[in-house]
Amino acid sequence: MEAVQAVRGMNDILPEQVGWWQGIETSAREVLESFGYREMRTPVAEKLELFARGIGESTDIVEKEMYAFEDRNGDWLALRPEATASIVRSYIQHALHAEGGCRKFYQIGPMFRHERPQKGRYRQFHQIDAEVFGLDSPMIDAEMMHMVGVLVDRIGITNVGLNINTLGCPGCRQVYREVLKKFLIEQGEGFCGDCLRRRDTNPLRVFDCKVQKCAELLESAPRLLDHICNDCRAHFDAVKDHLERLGTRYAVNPRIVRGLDYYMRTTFEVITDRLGSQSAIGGGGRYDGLVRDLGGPDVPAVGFAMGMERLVLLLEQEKERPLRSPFCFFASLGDQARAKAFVLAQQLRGRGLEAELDYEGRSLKSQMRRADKSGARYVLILGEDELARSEVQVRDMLTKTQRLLPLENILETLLTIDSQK
RNA sequence: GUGGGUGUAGCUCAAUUGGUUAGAGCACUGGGUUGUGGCCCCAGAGGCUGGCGGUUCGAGCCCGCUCACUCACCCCA
Repeated sequence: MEAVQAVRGMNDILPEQVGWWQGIETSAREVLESFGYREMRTPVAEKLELFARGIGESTDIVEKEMYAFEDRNGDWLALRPEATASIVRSYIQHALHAEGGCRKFYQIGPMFRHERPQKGRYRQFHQIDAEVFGLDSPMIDAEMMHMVGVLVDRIGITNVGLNINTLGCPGCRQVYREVLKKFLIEQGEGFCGDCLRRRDTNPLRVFDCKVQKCAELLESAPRLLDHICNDCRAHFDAVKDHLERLGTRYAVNPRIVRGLDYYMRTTFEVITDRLGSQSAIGGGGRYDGLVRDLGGPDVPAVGFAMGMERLVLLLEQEKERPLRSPFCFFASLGDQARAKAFVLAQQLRGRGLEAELDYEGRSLKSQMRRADKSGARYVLILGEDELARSEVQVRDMLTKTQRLLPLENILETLLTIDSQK
């Protein structure tokens, strides 16, 4: 009988790794909440149309990476490839703008994209995602990037960089697009096939190209930064000023173009050079038109997402794996003693301390080995002799010392020992 | 979707030009101590060599197909 395997690109997170995940989630919640963000949980599936309209019909994500399916009612649904569209949908559906002022939300959970898996990239992956609605101010752009820095720091990752760019608004981008297209045509056929194709479909993407030849030809290309309108320039300058005020280091990188259509003005990426070909551990930007385009009020917005798998990969390189071990282990000899240990273990657990025990009546040696492997600090040895005298051996595995203590009040004794640690 | 690499025990890997019963370390179980962990010693268990087909007297090894994993491209977190 052949065993069933997990779906390609969708991984189990086993107990030995789950400590990383819990640590990251805890840090994320603490930092985001302290910046005023509140959690929202949306379904993993949405109407297909939401993503098509939100992310852009011609993006790779929508064109070829979505898990789309027809449900039994004949509706076309898709597993979410990212969180922003869902949060915007929810924001509009529940009229969350009605309370006025700005609203900040976050979400942590799985996303799905049907890509070829590789290091740091999977078909089911997990993101920490945050969105702010209702603020035009460049201050929030800067605050979000600063917050991402605080978050990365709190998680325990070092040596990451922040790249920022501006894409301009739809108005000035249109102007620049034509200028760039003209330049690309003047340069002739020297570009790679992909770039020649992009020239007509989405000229801005040529800056994403990693082919050496293309990068050289683009050295003298006109820069979007030289063509943006005054409002966009002022916004970008203000973002940079605020970042400097916060002491957040950044580099302006005109190549941060991003693959989702909704971004405008500020875009940014948090990058590392330690993940093979995957360099971005997080990214985001401003998307002022999206809420309106999805049928809501004309509300500005900024957001970002971080890839949890990539954070875990980095943490594994930098830190010791967090371990979880019980407070004590009950080793017993004889059926009577084992039955007593069984009851005591439940009572201790009920008081909030992690306790493990032998259920099978193994040899004491075997139980001690197991206790050692579990990492338990104390082993409570309960044999027929101890039981007869209403006593118990309490062995400290770290100091290798043990004391004979009365069985009466043993729970309180252990709780006291724990609180003194 | 396109390329490259790799598939042998739970894990990491051996196995001569194709040659007899596929090995080791770690991990696991038991014992060395009829009641005491790590270190040490002994023993045990664990394999359709990813699958199917081909070449051959003979295939873990060569060939074809397929599947899986992996890295990279594209793109993205």
